[in-house]
Amino acid sequence: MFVRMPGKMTTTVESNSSAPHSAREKLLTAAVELFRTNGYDATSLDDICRSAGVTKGALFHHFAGKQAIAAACLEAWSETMANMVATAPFNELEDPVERVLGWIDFFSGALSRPETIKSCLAGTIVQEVSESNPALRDAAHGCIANGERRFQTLLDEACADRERQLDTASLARLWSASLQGSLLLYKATRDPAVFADSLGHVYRYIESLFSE
Amino acid sequence: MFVRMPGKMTTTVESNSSAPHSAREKLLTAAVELFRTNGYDATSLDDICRSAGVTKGALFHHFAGKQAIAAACLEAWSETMANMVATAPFNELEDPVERVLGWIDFFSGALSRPETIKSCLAGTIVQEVSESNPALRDAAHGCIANGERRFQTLLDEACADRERQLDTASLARLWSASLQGSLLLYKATRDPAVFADSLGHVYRYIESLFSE
DNA sequence: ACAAACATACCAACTGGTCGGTATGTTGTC
DNA sequence: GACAACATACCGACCAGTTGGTATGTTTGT
Repeated sequence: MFVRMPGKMTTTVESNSSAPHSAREKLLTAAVELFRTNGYDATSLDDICRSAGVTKGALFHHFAGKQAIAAACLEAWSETMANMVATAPFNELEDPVERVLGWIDFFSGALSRPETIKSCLAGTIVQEVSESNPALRDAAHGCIANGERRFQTLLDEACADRERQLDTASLARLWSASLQGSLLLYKATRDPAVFADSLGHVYRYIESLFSE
Repeated sequence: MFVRMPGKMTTTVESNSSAPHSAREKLLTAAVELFRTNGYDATSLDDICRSAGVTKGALFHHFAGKQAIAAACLEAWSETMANMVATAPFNELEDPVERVLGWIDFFSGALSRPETIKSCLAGTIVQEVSESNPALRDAAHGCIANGERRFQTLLDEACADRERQLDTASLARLWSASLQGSLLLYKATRDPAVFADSLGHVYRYIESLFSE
């Protein structure tokens, strides 16, 4: 009895709408926060279930295992980030260079607010599983690459507008590295000033590349 | 069969070198490498003992527990790094600004070599234990702060020479963040080019602050 | 129209293995 | 024979994953 059904299984992407507060949603929300704050290894499935207010049975009904729920979290995280920058005010700016600088300000400002959880799910996970779990590593890498691509698009538009030829790919990497590095430094120092410090220099550097 | 430490040893905390191949040294060496590559949680004490070729009894004879051996690793790591930059060729440069740029080149070059393990013990550990283990977090923070201070000294000398007034503390933080961020990006991408990419921009930014 | 057959969503209890740590034994040296 | 420097064997806690079950739909043959 209770045959695990073959065939369809709805193939993941029912992400939007459907049940508002199903166990699945509650598990994802809880898992994202726990993974972000405590890391992958240090977060047990029991922790997630307790925080979500459901049981292990529910978790294993919706996800194949720990890796699977982490992968789902990463996908949700990527969407959350995409949505966040898509609706951010800097998009309204007309000048493409201002939009680039506005992007940096947006993140710098958000991370300086006390209530913001200062952790990137992808960065947190990838450091732990880089050697041990290629599937999760690639999923986290995808998240980061998505963010880089979005910023690079802004940079390309600014280059086109100012008729500059910049290596926008490596600049986007500088952005990613500085952001992830700032988050790591925050975890060491607990000093929110790291964001304004480091990202401020990146701001002025990129600004200088478009001025002169 | 096994040559025991000659005579002295005695006074417990003899962190420095030269001791042939005592179990303590072997444990530290093995632990540093395992923690760097696999992280804190994912490295078990059995892993360390197996890699060092000793037993758990030896480990608990020399260290009070996992946190203690990790703390000892961090102290050893800080010394290793200090020694590494102290003996690096860029110190011979006469121009203080060249020495600053030489520091960046030194790290960028070292990390671009294939045989280098692309991981900072302090950065790896601090991300995992930031919320759960304040003692280890502070120890790792100390490592990072030491590196920052050393770089800031170089920056201060360059400022004095060129009669510039720069916020060298925040510049040192930019360096730390970019380095740690690059290491994290490498763990995601496995692309050694991240170092030349990101650190190259930091190089040119700092260079520009001293030129003009 | 209706019930058998099946599918979905969840739950509580358990299992097998791992891990940090301990208790105790053995060996070489002063 | 006291002590440092190990080794061996083991324990309790925890954790990912399993098992077997309940309750509520949803489809389908007649």
